[in-house]
Amino acid sequence: MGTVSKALSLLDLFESQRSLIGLSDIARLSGMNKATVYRLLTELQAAGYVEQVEYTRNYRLGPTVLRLARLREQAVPLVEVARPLLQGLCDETNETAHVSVVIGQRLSTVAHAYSQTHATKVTMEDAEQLSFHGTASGLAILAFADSEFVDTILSRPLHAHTENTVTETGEIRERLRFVRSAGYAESIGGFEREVHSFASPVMDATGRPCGAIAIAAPMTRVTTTVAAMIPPLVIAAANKLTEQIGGVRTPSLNAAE
Amino acid sequence: MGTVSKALSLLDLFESQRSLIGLSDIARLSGMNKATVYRLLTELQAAGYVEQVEYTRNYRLGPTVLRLARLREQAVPLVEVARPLLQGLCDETNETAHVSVVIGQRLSTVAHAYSQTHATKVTMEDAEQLSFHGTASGLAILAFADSEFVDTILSRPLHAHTENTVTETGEIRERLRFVRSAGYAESIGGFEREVHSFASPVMDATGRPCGAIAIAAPMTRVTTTVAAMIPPLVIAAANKLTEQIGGVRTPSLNAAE
DNA sequence: TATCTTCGGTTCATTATTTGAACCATTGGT
DNA sequence: ACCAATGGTTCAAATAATGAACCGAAGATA
Repeated sequence: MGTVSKALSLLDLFESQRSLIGLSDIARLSGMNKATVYRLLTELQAAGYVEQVEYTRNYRLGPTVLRLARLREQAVPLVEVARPLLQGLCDETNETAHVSVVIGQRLSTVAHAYSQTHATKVTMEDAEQLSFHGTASGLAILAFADSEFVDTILSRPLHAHTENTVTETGEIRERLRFVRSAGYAESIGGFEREVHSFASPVMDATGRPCGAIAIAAPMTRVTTTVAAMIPPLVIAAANKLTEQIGGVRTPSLNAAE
Repeated sequence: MGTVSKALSLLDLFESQRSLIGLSDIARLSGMNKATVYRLLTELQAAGYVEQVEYTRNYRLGPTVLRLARLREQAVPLVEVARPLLQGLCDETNETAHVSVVIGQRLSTVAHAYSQTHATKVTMEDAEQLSFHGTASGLAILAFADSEFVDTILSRPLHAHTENTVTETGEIRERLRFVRSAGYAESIGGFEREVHSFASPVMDATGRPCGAIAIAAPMTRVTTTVAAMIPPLVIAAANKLTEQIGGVRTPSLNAAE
């Protein structure tokens, strides 16, 4: 791993629940030498990727990431395009809708919309980082990904987030076959207890899944009626997003339409 | 300059008008050796900061920046908080509103809102990167920044963007005094011909200006009535933004209220 | 008040990484 | 058939990263 990768890996230490970190903590968390971390942080800070809060001298992500995100959105306007689609899904279902994207071997939520009608709803802040095997979004992506990618993901230890998480690779692959034919994936409490979610993949220009659009509802609200109504909506939204970012749907997904 | 800074500087080559760049171009633009650039890009790509488009093998910014921007917004929700304020300004003035932030020694627009009522309006896409001496936003920030920062900015060669750009440091400093007392800055065609803009600074938790909120209008629409109506609105919006991100207004700005 | 620990930050000789000229294979234009 | 680009690769030489030990300051403990 080169120096650049080491520096960038420091940025991954920042999470929703841990937005401010001190030098020594960063050294501990990363397993690197304090002097090394300090030098790397100094470089990251000079470029605005992190900044130090005045008094505590803790570090947090800096404003440069906003600038870059804006440029990325100008090139590939995923979030901007997704926002109205999410709002639409939200209005139609009165449940939480979100979009997640594949980043390397991780799955990260980049936009969401909440319904106003229910007092209880699935919140997203705590679950920015999703697992592939435990979530509807992850399964939707795996179902249409290269077998090489699927193998990589499934060969890692699969964490049982809840007692409902499927961690047996044979059964997961079985489910992926269903997802491929149905065009959407489902997770019933597989990531968070009491959350039932539906997702459909978003494709990039090469026809590979680059993300997924999903609806997450409290399990108790998903009656058979609701469970029948949601999938077509999610599939339609995902297809629309694929289309609008210049992606191409795979033949099997077209068939599912 | 360390290796990390070099790698990060490659990301700065991506702009609105240049979102896709090939390896050789990146090498040329950065002045680095092609082999070096390739290795750095490979590391950036592995972390998702850039990605390669399938056929052309050109590089563009990757999805990781979206993830980081989301985390940054969770820690310091500037854009999210600014959006409704911008919309409000827009509705009140029927002109383009935007927020820019200081990143090192640069000024970058991170959010904007367009008015729907006028067919002609000031567009932001082409001018993501602002100058301090030529724009209302820049002047608003300089007026309340450390003298050290002001000296640094003003000691660099000041580009005359238009024939109305003030590049004489004496006169700029003169104007900054007015900005300090008025609480807002003005630029009449100093950055783009035919654009008249007004801006007020946004402060961080240490009382230093970290950005500015601005309104940009076609010069011809800024009558004396309009010119009298806009400043209080911009000042109020900037103060509200400062407050909501946990910043503190300087005494002089309170006085201007 | 005295002591201990931890903090952010710094130093510098050792070590490991980055660097770049030259090189491929491939593609697109003339 | 040729030329000039392109993205990508190699390896000895040059340079940068590394980390143990150190510093002063700030809390915590007693």
